[in-house]
Amino acid sequence: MRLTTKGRYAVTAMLDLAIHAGEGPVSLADISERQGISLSYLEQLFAKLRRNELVRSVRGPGGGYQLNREQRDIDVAQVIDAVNESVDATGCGHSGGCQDGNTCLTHHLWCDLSSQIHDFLSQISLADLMTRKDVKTVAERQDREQLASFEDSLISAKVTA
Amino acid sequence: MRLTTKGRYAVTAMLDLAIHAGEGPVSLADISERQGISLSYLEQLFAKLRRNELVRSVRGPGGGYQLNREQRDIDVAQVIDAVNESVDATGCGHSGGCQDGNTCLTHHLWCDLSSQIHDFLSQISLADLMTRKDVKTVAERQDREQLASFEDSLISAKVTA
DNA sequence: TAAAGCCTGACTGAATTAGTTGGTTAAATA
DNA sequence: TATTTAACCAACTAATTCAGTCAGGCTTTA
Repeated sequence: MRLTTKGRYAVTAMLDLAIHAGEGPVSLADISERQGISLSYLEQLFAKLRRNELVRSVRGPGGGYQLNREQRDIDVAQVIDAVNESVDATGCGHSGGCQDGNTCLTHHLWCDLSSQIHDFLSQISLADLMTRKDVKTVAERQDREQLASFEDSLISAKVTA
Repeated sequence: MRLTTKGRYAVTAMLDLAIHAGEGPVSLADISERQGISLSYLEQLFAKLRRNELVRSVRGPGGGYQLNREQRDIDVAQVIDAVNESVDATGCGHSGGCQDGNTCLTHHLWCDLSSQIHDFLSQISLADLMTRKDVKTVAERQDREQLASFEDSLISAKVTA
């Protein structure tokens, strides 16, 4: 099982996309600012998300990314799979060749755990996450912060002008 | 959440210990041979397991390790915690300071997942694992292999003598 | 007293993460 | 049409972790 910031970043970014879906394509620069993830790292993640057809892109000014399906048809497991290539606790890729060709003593335990985790994450869609109170609260805070820093940049632009 | 060969090795070794509990202390050399884990790596893992009071050691010739509790009182989560220091999917250690001091958008999701995994693993004891058919099958194979390689070494000792 | 075991710490190669740098291409707008 | 915006792409890198080795201890008991 591989669950690092990589997968967390991907899910966070996808949720940000879902939250701001009503405002047209969302640029990676916006996501970067709101979620505190480096722009170029986001580019790498979205390349994979796009190859897995979870998002579609709109190029040029005013462009950005959009979800490629309904929010309830994208679950967390799909997003993590897309960037991690595999969500697997076995280490032998379920093949059973963990101990020079044979299955190791605990092979089946890790198989069970893998499917447990996968089941859990695949039952949670972006739509589900959006309805959560804690998600709403954090999203509102992030929007406020982004607006504030935008206004700041307007002021400093005026000062330097 | 951190689940790598490290935790898997630890659980495998503990299960080996449980299986061969009837034969007195089990040496790391035996575990190393049966489970295909390097001896010095096992030493590192068992140092942590001992500090966490999951095993006790018997020194001197014929010595080795033994479980420090009943098999049903040692669960998989305890073993993984002992060698990994933490089994946590959040990345902020449940503190909520994931996004420069504030909680990130998906913080609670990872909290939920962490406890899901922990619950699953803490409900499986070494005693539970021992009753599994797949575990028994693999254990028998490993014992046969070890015996075979021991007999081989006897023969080659005779030849060189 | 020596063999067999444990303990410690320092070190290493490989892989992965989390980026950075420096471009290019496509589309909208001025 | 030139410029700007933002996606796209590829190579590189610093830091970390994993998995394991190595060297040299120290303890216990046959």
